[in-house]
Amino acid sequence: MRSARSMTSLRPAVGDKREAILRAAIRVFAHNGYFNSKVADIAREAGVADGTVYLYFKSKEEILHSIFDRTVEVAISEGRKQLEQISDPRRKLRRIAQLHLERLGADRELAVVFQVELRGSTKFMEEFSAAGFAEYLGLIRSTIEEGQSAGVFRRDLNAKVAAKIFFGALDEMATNWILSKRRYKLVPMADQVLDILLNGVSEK
Amino acid sequence: MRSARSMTSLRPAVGDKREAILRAAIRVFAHNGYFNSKVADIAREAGVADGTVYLYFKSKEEILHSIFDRTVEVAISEGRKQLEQISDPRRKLRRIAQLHLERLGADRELAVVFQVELRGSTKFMEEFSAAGFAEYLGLIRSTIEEGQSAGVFRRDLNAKVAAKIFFGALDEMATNWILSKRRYKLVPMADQVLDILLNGVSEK
Amino acid sequence: MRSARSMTSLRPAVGDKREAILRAAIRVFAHNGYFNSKVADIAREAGVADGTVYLYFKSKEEILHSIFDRTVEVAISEGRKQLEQISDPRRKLRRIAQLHLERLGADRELAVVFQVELRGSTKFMEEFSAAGFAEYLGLIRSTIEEGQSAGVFRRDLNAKVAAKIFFGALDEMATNWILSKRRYKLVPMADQVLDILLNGVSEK
Amino acid sequence: MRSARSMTSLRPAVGDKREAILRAAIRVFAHNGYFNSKVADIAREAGVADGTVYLYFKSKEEILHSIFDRTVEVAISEGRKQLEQISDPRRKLRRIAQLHLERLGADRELAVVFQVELRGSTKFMEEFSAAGFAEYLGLIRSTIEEGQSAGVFRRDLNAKVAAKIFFGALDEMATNWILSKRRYKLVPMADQVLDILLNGVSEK
DNA sequence: AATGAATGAGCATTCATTCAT
DNA sequence: TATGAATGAATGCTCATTCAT
Repeated sequence: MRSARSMTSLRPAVGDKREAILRAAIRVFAHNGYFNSKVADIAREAGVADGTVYLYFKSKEEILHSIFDRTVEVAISEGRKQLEQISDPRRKLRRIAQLHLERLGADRELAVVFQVELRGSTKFMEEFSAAGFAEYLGLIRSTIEEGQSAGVFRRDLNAKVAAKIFFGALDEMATNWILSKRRYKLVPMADQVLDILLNGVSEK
Repeated sequence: MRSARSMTSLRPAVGDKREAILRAAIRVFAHNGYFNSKVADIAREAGVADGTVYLYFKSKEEILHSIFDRTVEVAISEGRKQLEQISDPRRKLRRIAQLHLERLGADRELAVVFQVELRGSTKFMEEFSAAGFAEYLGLIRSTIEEGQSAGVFRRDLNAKVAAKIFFGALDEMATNWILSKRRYKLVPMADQVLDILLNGVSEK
Repeated sequence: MRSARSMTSLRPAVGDKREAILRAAIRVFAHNGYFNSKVADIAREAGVADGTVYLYFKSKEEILHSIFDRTVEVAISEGRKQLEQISDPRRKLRRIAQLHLERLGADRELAVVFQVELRGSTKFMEEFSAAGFAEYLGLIRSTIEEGQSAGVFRRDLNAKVAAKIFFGALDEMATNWILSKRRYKLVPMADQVLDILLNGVSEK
Repeated sequence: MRSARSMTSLRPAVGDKREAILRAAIRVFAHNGYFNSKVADIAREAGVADGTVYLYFKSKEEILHSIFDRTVEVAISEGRKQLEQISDPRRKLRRIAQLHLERLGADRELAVVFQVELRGSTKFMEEFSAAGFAEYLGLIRSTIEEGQSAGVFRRDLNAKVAAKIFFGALDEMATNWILSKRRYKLVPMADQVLDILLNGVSEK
C-alpha cells in the first residue's frame, strides 16, 4: 500500500497531514501540557508550517477536541463490535476493562492527554461529559443491567452508580499508570479491577 | 479610625488576608479555570491590591499548590483522628468515604478546583501524586491491610490496587457530581460505593 | 464544451479576467476597506482561484493602483474629448463638474474606493498626487487660465489655487454623498458648486 | 500641592503619560500610516512599555479616535470662542478659515493624520462624519445663514451646500499642503479661499 | 493559464510579576 | 504591610504570496 503510493505519487494522501498534526499534538500536549504547548511546537513536530495547522483545525482548542472525539468514537464502536460476540455480562465487563486499558496502555502519550490534559477545564469536561463520555458510561451501565436481568448481578444495585464506580476504577488505574515512575503493564490491572468489582473485598 | 479598628479588634487577624486570598482563588479558579483566571481577579475578589497577593504567595501557581496542600493536610489529619476511634476496618473504610464526599460536597467551589482544575497539568499531577495524595492513598491501603490481617478482607487481594479502586470510585463520584446538571446529595453515594466495594456486584 | 465555448465566443476575451478581478476588488474594498479586504475575498468574488489574482497583478496594492489608474485615465481622456467641443470656459467648468459627479454617482462602490479607501495612505496619496491627480488638476487649471485669457474669469486670481478649490468642493460633495445615510442625486450638486465658484456667496 | 509635588518628585503629572502616548501616536501614524504602525512603535516613541499603552487606551484604534476627538473638540470650542467676538459674517468666515489652516499648518504631523490617516476607513469616516465633523460643518453653515439673514450673503443659496464647499476647499488646501514636496505657508491660503468663495471667479 | 495547498513573517493584546511610594 | 502603575515577554492566528501540479 505504502509502496504503491510512493510509486505513483509523492503527494501525501489526503488526511495524512491532518493525521500528522493530530499525532504531533498528542505528543506535544503529552510532554508540555495543553496550555504550555505552542501551536508552533505542534507544527514543527508535524513537519508543517504554523499556518498549515489552521488549514485543518480552526483553533488550538479544536485540535484537543478532535483528539478526544476521534479516540472515543473509535473506542466505542470497537467496543460495541467486540461486545456483540460475548454473551456473559461478566465476560463483557472484563472485555470492556481490557479494551480500555489496552488502548491507553498501548499509547502512553495519548493516555497522558486523556488522563491529564483533557481534565483541566470545566468547560471541556462538561462537553466531554455530555458527549462521548455519557455514551461510554451508558455502554457499561447497560451491560450491568443486562447482568441484572440475567440474574448474575445483584438487582438491588443502582446500575448507573455501579457503572461510575467501574469507570472510576479503570480511570484511576490509567492515571496512576501514567504518573507512576515505575514502568509496569497496565492491561493486567483489568483482571484485578474485575475481581474486586464482581466479588468485593470482603471475606465471605 | 485605624486605632479605633485595632481597639475593637476589627483588624483582621494575622493570616486573615492570606486566607481571604485563598478563598478568593478557589472561587475564581472554580468559575474560570486556573489558566483563565487572572491574579488581578483573585485580588479583586479578595479585596486586596494585585501586589498584595505576592506578599503572601510567590506566584499564581503557588496559590494552587497551597489550596491543595492545605486541604489535603486537613483532610488527612482529620481523617486519622476519626479513624482512631473506629476499630472495624469496614467501618473505617466507610468513614473515609463519608469524609471524602462530605468535604467536597460541602464546598462545591473547592470541589471543582480539586476535581477539575488540579488535574490539568502533568507537572502538578506528579507532585500531587508524590505529596499528599500518596499519603492519602496510604491511609486507605493500610486500612485495607488491617482488614486483611483481621480476616474481614480477602487476603488474596493486592491492597494497593484495592485502595486505588476505592479512591477511583470516590473520585469519580465527586467528578460526576460537580459536572452534573442535576443537583443531588453527594454524601449518600458513600454507602453505595462501600456496598459494591465490599460485596461486589455479583449475585451470590 | 471547451471547443464549443471557443466557437461561440463564450470564451472570455483577453482581459476579461483581469477586468473581473478589478470589479471584484472595487466591490470588496468598498465593503470592507482596503486593509480589511483579503485577496482571497477578491478571488472568490471574481470567481477565480487565489493564485490567479497574481497572474494579473503583482500584489494587492497593485490592484488598488490599477483601480485608480484606469479610472483616472478614462476620466481624463473622456473629459478632454468632451471639453474640446465646448468653447466657453464657464461651460467647460460645468462639464467637468458634471462628469466628475456623474462618474462617481453612477458607481457607488467605485466612489467609496475613490473617496475613502484611496485616501488612507500617505504613500499612496503622494503617488496619487504625483500621477493622474496632477494631470486632472491641470485640466481644471488650464480651463480657468483659458477663462482668464478670455476675460471671463478674474485675472487677479491664482488659477492653481482656484483649481484646487474647485476640486476640493467637488471632492467634498462626493465624500458627503457616500457617507450620507440619506440617498440623493449627486449630479445636481454640480450646478450649485458652479454657481458659488463662479459668482461667490456675497450679495452684490 | 501641584508645586509641592513638582518640587519633591520626579513622578510625571497625571495625564502626562497619556499625552505622551498620544503625541507619539500622531508622530508614528504620520510617518508610517495607521495600518503600518505597530503599537510597539508608539510605545517606544512615547518612552513607555508596550503594555503601558493599554493602561490608557483600550486598543490601537481607540488611540486614533482619541486623536480625532481631542483635536476636534478643542478646535470647535476655540472656534466658537473666537467667533463670538466677531459680528461680520464675512470676517467670521475668514476667521474660521484662518483657524482651520493655522491649526493644521502649525503641526504637520497632526495634519497628516487628519488629512490622510483618518480618511482611510469608511467605518471611521462615518463616525467622523456623525460626531465632531457634523458640528464643525454646522458652525460654518450657521455663519453663512447669519450672513444671509444680514443680507451680506445671497439668500438664494443653500447654506449647507455652501458650507460643504467651503470646508471642501479648506480641506483640499490642507491635503495639498501636506502632500506637496514644496514647503510653503498654509495660512495665507485662507484669504484666497475666502476671496473666491465670497466673490467668485467670474469677472464682473 | 489556472489552481489552491502550503508557507511563515508579522502583530495586537494579555497578564504575571515587580517595585517605587 | 499595602498599593497599583508599569513592565515586557509571550503567542495564537491571519493572510499576502508562492509554486508544484
